[in-house]
Amino acid sequence: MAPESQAQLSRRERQIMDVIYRLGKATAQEVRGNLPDPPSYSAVRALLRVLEEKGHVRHRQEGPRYLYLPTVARDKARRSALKQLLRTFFDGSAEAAVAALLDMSVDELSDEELERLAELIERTRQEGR
Amino acid sequence: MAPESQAQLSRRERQIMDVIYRLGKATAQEVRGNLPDPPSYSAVRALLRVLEEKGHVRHRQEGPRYLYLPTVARDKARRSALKQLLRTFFDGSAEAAVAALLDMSVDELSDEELERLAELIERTRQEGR
DNA sequence: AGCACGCTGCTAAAATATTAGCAGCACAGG
DNA sequence: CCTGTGCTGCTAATATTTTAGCAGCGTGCT
Repeated sequence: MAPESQAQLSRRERQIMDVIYRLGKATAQEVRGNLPDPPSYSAVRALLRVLEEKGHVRHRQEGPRYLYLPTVARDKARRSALKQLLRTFFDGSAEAAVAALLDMSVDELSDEELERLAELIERTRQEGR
Repeated sequence: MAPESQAQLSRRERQIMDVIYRLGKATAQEVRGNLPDPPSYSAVRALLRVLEEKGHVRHRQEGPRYLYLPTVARDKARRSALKQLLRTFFDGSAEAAVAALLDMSVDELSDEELERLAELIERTRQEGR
């Protein structure tokens, strides 16, 4: 079963998915440790089972415990998250979003990063023809 | 009461907030009309009332009905949404996020937009010194 | 006036999500 | 061997979300 509309997640489920995407993979304990306002261990396991039923994660036996992985590859998930964000906050405009990103991370972006971005844009312009 | 951690929203509440941010402002009917899998009108109003209690929206009397507005300005909300997205999907790297944005909207970005972005980056690099 | 309409507030039921706690199983150490 | 530890699966209670439905209020129309 595929993780269809993906927006059906409850609050906790979403938090858990965020952790899993952030870490790439995680055990129940790790998930719990990365959860805001951590619930009981038991609760986390229950939620992970539900998420697995719903098809958002799968697990591998890793030694004595389960290792949970997202079923949807990170970059697919990224993509739809970005799309959603664009629609909600930027009227669908990628340009506006990029501008906001640059603006909010001026101090964090190194000169090399900016350099690379400039190149990237240049390349994108070429393709656009 | 301020919309503190902001991540406390339930599924429906989040959907509603998305609509309100997208539209900027909306009546209960409009919210309902923009909701996926629209619930009853009554349900929407109940949720709006809750969101107002929690401090996420406020309302104005607009003629005979209520017009709901977000309490947190769109660009503040944007910012935290972006931050969250960056953390979850891009290891906090704005560069990676911009790259993904460009990549996923190559065909939609006009040459002028790309032009503007190039300039924007150039300007950012100046400031960075 | 009397009525229909579209809105609001509210409350209580139904559906879901969230949690705790018990039982079993495997493994490592005394 | 026992025993403690750390996992798992499960079930049942609790809390929260989500819903429908009723009552009231104002406006405009006949």
